[in-house]
Amino acid sequence: MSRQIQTKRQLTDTALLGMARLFPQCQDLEIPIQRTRKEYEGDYTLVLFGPAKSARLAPLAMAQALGPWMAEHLPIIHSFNVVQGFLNIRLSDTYWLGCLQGLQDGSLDRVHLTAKPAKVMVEYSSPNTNKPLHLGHVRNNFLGHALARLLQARGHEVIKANLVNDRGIHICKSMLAWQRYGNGETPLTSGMKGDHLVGKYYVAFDKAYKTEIAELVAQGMAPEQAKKEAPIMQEAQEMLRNWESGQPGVRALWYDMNQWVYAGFEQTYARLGVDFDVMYYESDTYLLGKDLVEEGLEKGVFERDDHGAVWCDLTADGLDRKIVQRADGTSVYITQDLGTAELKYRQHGIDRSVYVVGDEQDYHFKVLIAIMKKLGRPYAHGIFHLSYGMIELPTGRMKSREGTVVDADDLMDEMERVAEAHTRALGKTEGLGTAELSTLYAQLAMGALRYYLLKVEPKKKMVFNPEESIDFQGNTGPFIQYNHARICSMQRKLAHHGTQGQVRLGNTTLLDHERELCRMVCDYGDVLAEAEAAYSPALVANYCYELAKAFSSYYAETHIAKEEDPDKRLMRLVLVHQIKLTLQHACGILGMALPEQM
RNA sequence: GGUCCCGUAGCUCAAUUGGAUAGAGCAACUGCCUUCUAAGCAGUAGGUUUCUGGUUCGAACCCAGACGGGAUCACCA
Repeated sequence: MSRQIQTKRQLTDTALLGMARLFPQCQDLEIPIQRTRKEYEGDYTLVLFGPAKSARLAPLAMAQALGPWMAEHLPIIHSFNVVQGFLNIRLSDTYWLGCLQGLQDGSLDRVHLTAKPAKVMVEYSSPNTNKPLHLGHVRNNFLGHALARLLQARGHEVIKANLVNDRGIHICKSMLAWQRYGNGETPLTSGMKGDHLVGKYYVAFDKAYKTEIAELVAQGMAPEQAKKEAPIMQEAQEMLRNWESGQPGVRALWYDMNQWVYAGFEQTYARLGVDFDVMYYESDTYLLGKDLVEEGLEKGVFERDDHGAVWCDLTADGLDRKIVQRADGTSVYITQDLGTAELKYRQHGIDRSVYVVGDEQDYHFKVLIAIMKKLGRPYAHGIFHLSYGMIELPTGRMKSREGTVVDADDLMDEMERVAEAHTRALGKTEGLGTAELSTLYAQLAMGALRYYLLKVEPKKKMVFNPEESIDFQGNTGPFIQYNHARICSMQRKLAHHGTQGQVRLGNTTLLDHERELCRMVCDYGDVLAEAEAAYSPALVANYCYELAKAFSSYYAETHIAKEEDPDKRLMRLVLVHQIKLTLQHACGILGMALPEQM
């Protein structure tokens, strides 16, 4: 249990005790406690409307009676004030100094671990190998990676997994277009990154396909029919059949082109700063799940229709009838996902399985979980779909086929250019070599991008306007990085007054800013717990900004290293050091590098 | 059409899960660098939380309806 939870409980327990003494008629066992709003004096606030109602008392009167009783019985309370039914409590400076001292000497933990450690798999990224990654994938990768780190920080054992969609009609489209128009070009001969080269042919396919449809329609064919009968589409489907039957030529081309893509992805992943413990390839898993179909039939959970197709009736769960096997005996998408879920469980004995997948698949995951429950899989309850909103352009959805996407590599290039221009204009990087500078530009660019995508609640869709490039000022990653760099700079200049190791804080008084900062640093562990419960790295991101902002304001108004009172100065240095460590921990979860100079 | 999600300042997002006077950033305007990094700080302006009802001490949040946007409902993945 964290110190703050302990303290909050101490406050509510004392309040309950006080109420039992003062108002025996009060039956309420719950007193909501929250952070005191900025406009009011205090650290924590007890909300007494509920208890007052059950005690048939005016909230104001109850707060006015309870305040003095608590202040008398709980020494950590410095003072209190009452507004309506709100009892605002300010804790003593001694209390806060004790927290700071505890964090500094290690007797208090910065974070508290989960009470229920589990083995959790987080699947994210899961790209198709027919095109390069775009901004939507970037959001997915950051979310999955940050969530994995968050769960680790909370004490869970985490396995990061990537299920690569390396087969299917879309891959064949790229392959076919390359055969037709590629003249044998390779990443080597073209100088193009492999994933971009393959993506180029995916776009080329779509263009040729549309032309063919238009021709057929001009000849009088209905558009729907033309879509099916366009020769290039028929050819792609033929290629897929050949792939499935293992035709060597198709398999060889498929293998080569996938390798090009993987080489490209590897670079992009490295730049994004994401990685995986386990790789799954759909070409290995797409046949899985058939035994589950058999099992379902035996258990009477599935039924076979007259044509031989197998269905699962989920209408009782508010869903539809879902096909799980085609009449020809082949698997559909859901079947292989059932098989993969089973495989994950068998291989790793996981307690929980998180899928970071866009909200367009909400229905799919409802079905998946419902079927697993019907099959009696205990791990079905541990499956969680971390659903996130699509990123849209001002013009609408991004479409790879039509080339209207914000390419991940291009975006990172652009952001690095802006980061470099910014940094040069400010000229604060004396002493850094060329290699260090390029690292710095990359860190700033990725910090801006990471924060930009992670600060938004996952389930919300977001609009990205390429015209207005991602900011480096205000509520941004670089703002957080900047404040960290300022602390580092201050500490560099004070190396001989180091705040490492044992210090004894004297009995000094705290400014409002300082109490606020102490509270924030001490609340950090609770923020992580909330973020885990909500599956939301956004809570961590917003916390980082709040903390950096509070520091920035404090820094502007207060002498820290220059303070002459030695007790105050030491306290401030310790406080600032703790802010730095907290930012480092939190940004570590977000995957944001914190340079020491910028 | 059925189901699900969303609607907060001009724009991008918050709001401790039903609490106090709905907050930040961007854009605009006013101050502040001879002092620990101005990628900053302080301030001004900007709101009928899409609308209408309801629930209660109290609603951006819960309920009902309307309007607007999106997703999904394939023997595609």
